[in-house]
Amino acid sequence: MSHPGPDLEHPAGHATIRHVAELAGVSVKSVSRVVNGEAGVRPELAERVTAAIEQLGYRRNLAASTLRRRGQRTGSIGVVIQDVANPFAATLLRAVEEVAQRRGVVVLASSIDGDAEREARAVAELVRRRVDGMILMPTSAQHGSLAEEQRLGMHVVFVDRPPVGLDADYVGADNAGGARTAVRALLDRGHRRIAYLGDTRTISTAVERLAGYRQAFVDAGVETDEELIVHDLNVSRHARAAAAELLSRRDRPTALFTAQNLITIAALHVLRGLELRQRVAHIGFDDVELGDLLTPGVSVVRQDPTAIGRTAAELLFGRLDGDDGPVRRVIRPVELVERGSGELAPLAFEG
Amino acid sequence: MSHPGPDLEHPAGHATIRHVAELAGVSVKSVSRVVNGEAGVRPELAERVTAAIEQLGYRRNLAASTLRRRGQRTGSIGVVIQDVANPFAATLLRAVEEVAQRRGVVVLASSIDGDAEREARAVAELVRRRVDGMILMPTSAQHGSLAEEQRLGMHVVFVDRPPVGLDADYVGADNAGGARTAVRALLDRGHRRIAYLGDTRTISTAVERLAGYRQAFVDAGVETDEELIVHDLNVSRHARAAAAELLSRRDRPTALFTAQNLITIAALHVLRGLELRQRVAHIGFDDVELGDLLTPGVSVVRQDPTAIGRTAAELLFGRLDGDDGPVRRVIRPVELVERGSGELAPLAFEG
DNA sequence: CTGTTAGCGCATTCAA
DNA sequence: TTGAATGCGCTAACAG
Repeated sequence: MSHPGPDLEHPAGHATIRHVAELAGVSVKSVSRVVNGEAGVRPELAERVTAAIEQLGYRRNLAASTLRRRGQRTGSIGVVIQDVANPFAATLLRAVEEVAQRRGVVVLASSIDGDAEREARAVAELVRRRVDGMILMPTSAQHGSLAEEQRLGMHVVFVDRPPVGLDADYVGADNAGGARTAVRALLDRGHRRIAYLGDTRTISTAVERLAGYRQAFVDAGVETDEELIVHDLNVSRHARAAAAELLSRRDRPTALFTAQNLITIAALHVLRGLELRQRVAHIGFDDVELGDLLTPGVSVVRQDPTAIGRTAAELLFGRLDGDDGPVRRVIRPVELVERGSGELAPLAFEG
Repeated sequence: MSHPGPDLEHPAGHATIRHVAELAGVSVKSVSRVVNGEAGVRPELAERVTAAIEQLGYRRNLAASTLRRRGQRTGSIGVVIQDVANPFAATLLRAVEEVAQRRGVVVLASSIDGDAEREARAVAELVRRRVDGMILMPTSAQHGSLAEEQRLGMHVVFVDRPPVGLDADYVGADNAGGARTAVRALLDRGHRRIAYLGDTRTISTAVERLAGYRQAFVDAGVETDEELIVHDLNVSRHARAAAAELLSRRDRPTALFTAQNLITIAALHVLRGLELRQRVAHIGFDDVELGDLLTPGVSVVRQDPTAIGRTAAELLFGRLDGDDGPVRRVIRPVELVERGSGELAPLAFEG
């Protein structure tokens, strides 16, 4: 025993490889070999080591292992999302997790609630922890600061919202196309006063969905009424207030297009409160749970958060595996799901 | 320059403290002082260091830092939940995250989908990563294996389901009481054939909710009909099938008690499909989004996942801060929310 | 097959 | 105020 190491039978905290080595009467390297399943260890010795590991409750310290291994990955990725309590983000995260778990990679998730500072803090924290890569649903308007991290080997995949001022992979949905389809459907049924209720305009999805809304009007040769366009509904309370205001106007809209799931839910509450669900057409972006069971059913533009998350994760792990092809931009299709609320005919204000 | 260290101007990966020290022409210790905000550094020198840090894009490697710091925490906690895509778990996780973020602690989340093996793997992974503590929504029947971790200083708080074979903190809801209240309400309205649709019986919440169901019958002096009790509906498909089967019997139940959110949603679809939502009473455990907007509204026993998550996180951090008081068991109250479906009177089977 | 030495990136101890 | 040595727990490279 030439080790000057600890002599504790019962280490205060976790046992280390040295404790195991001493107890088994072997060198640390042999323990390391056994722990890592390296070949070339005499069975008898291996058994002694295993017994010692068992007895001490030894668990390899992954941080130390990673530190020493040359160019070793930490086996962790970061996922920065808006709010894990939002089903869209939660479902996406779940899909990422699924792919990660299959590779034995853990996921560090952070909700940032549309706060650019929290986003920056979250990213910095992930870098400090040397995650192998990150999946970002950004809130900030500029992502150039990530270029530095990229240059240092950090792999970043954007989801839901594309990178700005940065070359990075992106997986999102056809926001403009989906909005356009929804609004065209409303126009086709004769609606003209179609309100748009959307999220903060710094969010690209909101911008794209509004663009789709406008495009549908252009396509139909109908002018948009700017009075019917409301932005910045990033809080349910605001969405409710906006919907209530719109729907109590003398010339209220005959249809609503709500550009995000929480706004859709808020609008549903208001419509119900005013007993207008049967009278005002409504299409939302993002599916909502139980939307099919309401009367009328809630028509939505459905995107597939599971597919987005899975695709993003696979893209990220592909990069980690060495794929250094050109930056990819994956736009997933969306689908208009007609359940009733979007197929209501326009009704004059009888109020 | 007496350091034998690297001489790269542009390190391949991340810059280390040595790169910074060389560039600034100081010792590593001085860089360390600046990075950690320790006092006693000449401003001029500090500035040189800061400039070098900036220039190299240096980020302290937290793993290395933690490794060296004496008894230092990793600033991370693990959260093991059933499925982050389930709103109950997602909301709980969000609350934990909120508390953690305020303390600069990151969260490692793992969904385990009712798979005990995945749970064990997730826990082992968290231990390898030396998280400071963990919050567990367990799926396994026995948690004694965690005693070892506990002895080694790992702090564990259970949520939703209490520890078995282990002394550990726990935060959950009054499952039995909530179920009892719900079923009593149905009995009070004259229902006798009240079906129970529940999750796997290895899950304590399912057991407790069933116990509450039974207790309500005992309280009322009514016998339960075992034919109306269905278990193991841990997959939506199964829940739907079970509900469909129950509701197509000649002597179908006049009321349903669905003991979990996904089962409630499955039952709602079936009831709707059979046009029975107005005829068969229904109370679910766990609130469901938009449940208030259905016709009739979905009566539920509501628990507060945010409060559970927050409480669990605060409990955990309290332990990390040195609270070594006796093990705590926090049972949060639940609330019967009457929205219509639970207040329907019993109706004879009309054929 | 096994062990020794060195060092990952950093913080601590102690000396200058 | 600053820096050189030492070692956290582990593995790589190189002995024997």
